[in-house]
Amino acid sequence: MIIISYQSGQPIYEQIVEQIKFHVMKEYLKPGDFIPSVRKMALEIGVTPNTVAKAYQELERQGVIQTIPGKGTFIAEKIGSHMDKVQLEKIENTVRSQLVELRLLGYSKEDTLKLVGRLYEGL
Amino acid sequence: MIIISYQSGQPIYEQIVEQIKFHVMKEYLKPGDFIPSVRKMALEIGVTPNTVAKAYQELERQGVIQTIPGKGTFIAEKIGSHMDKVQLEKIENTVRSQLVELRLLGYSKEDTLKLVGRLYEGL
Amino acid sequence: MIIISYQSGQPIYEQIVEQIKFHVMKEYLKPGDFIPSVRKMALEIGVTPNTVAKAYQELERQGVIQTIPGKGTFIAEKIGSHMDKVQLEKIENTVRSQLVELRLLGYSKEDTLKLVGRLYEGL
Amino acid sequence: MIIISYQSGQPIYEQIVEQIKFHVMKEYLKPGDFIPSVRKMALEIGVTPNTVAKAYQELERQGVIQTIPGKGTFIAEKIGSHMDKVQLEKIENTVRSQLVELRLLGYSKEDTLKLVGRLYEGL
DNA sequence: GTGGTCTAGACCACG
DNA sequence: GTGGTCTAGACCACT
Repeated sequence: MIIISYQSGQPIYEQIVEQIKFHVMKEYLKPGDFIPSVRKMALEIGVTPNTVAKAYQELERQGVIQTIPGKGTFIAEKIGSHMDKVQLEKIENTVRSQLVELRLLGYSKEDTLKLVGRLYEGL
Repeated sequence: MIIISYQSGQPIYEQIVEQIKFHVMKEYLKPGDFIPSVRKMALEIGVTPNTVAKAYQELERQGVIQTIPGKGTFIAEKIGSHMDKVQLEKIENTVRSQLVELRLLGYSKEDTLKLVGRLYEGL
Repeated sequence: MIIISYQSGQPIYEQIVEQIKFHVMKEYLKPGDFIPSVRKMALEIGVTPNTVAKAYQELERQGVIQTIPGKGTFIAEKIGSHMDKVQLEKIENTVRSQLVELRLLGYSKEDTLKLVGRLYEGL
Repeated sequence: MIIISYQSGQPIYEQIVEQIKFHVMKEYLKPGDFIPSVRKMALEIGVTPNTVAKAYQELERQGVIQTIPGKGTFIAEKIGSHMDKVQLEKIENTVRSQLVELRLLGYSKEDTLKLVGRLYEGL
């Protein structure tokens, strides 16, 4: 179930990518599960197939899904096993910049860790 | 000292904003300190004055700097005292999506908190 | 319908902002209504797209409009619900300085209220 | 007694003009009273004489003060007697734009008149 | 000297 | 098609 927000300013294809990954993380989607075709998904969430295709492309690039031409698209078997160094750096940079914001807002290290812990619990 | 990366894809004006805020957080820049004029900064980092002006405007909108037309621009006295609810939500959303990535990579809550703690220390 | 005056000395982008807000107040523009694209508006009123973009950015910052990159720009659903304290102070200061002018011109409190009432009716 | 704010963004010379007119309105300064020379005033409030000169020039243009070369500058005898039509229009335009803002913030006519009345009392 | 505004034209990401 | 970003260069108001 994908829900698109047109207010967030976040690109639609990114929202799709994030939410599929979220479902995988929550194990609502498990390795081997099929996901809807580009056209079906596009109809469901009311966007153009182009946008969904771009999202699927990105997910495949990240190794989250696999497509077998003529059969369909499904969740990949091995996820997160390769521990991409580049990807980790990117995550760290993003988080770091948010930590700067929090510290400017007056958050101590403890405040910050408590916040992150709370967010992690809420996943 | 501002360093621009043309490879990151991040808008130049955003990089300026982030780095100035970083300097303020580290107290390399303290309230009342003047920062280089739009033209000077533009020359230093090799972009057009317009781009620097856009960064300064954003910083002023966020209350980080103040500008006196005809005189110059300096770090504001009170920063982060208002604790904007909308801003905090934005930070939380950004961090949350990174936590999803980390969990997909196999990070437990403890791993995550350790990572964030390490990043906070490194600021 | 936006009309630009090049004699008033008021920045063009501010005139656009003011007039859009006026249309919204008069309900000529209602929540959800799309407004012309940056390029179209620029052509209509004979300025560069940059100037219109600056106006739209300011309107979005104020929460009057919302923009979906690649789709267009429309009037936001909830306007003025947050009642910004800083904004109200700014309005009060501007009005106060005009009241000084009026009192110097000989306006009593009653004269002034009558004038303001007349202006409010004329909106 | 003139107090300059470097935070308001309002031009310094305008602040001087406004405050002198305020003092005249409050009758702290009465027709015939001398005001400090450009140089003296500049020293008192810590700005360049150029800025004060510009303010005095504007005040003289508006008929609020008069300068007799070699003698000094003083408050004019007849103020506000001419009721400049152009000036009144300018005031009305400024107030009108603030009324738009207030109405967008949800102010009814009564709310607005109460606010203006309160501001008038506070003069 | 300073910042603020505007023009003219370009490239890119998104849908 | 849309908006977002950037460059190059100009003019103006303020100090």
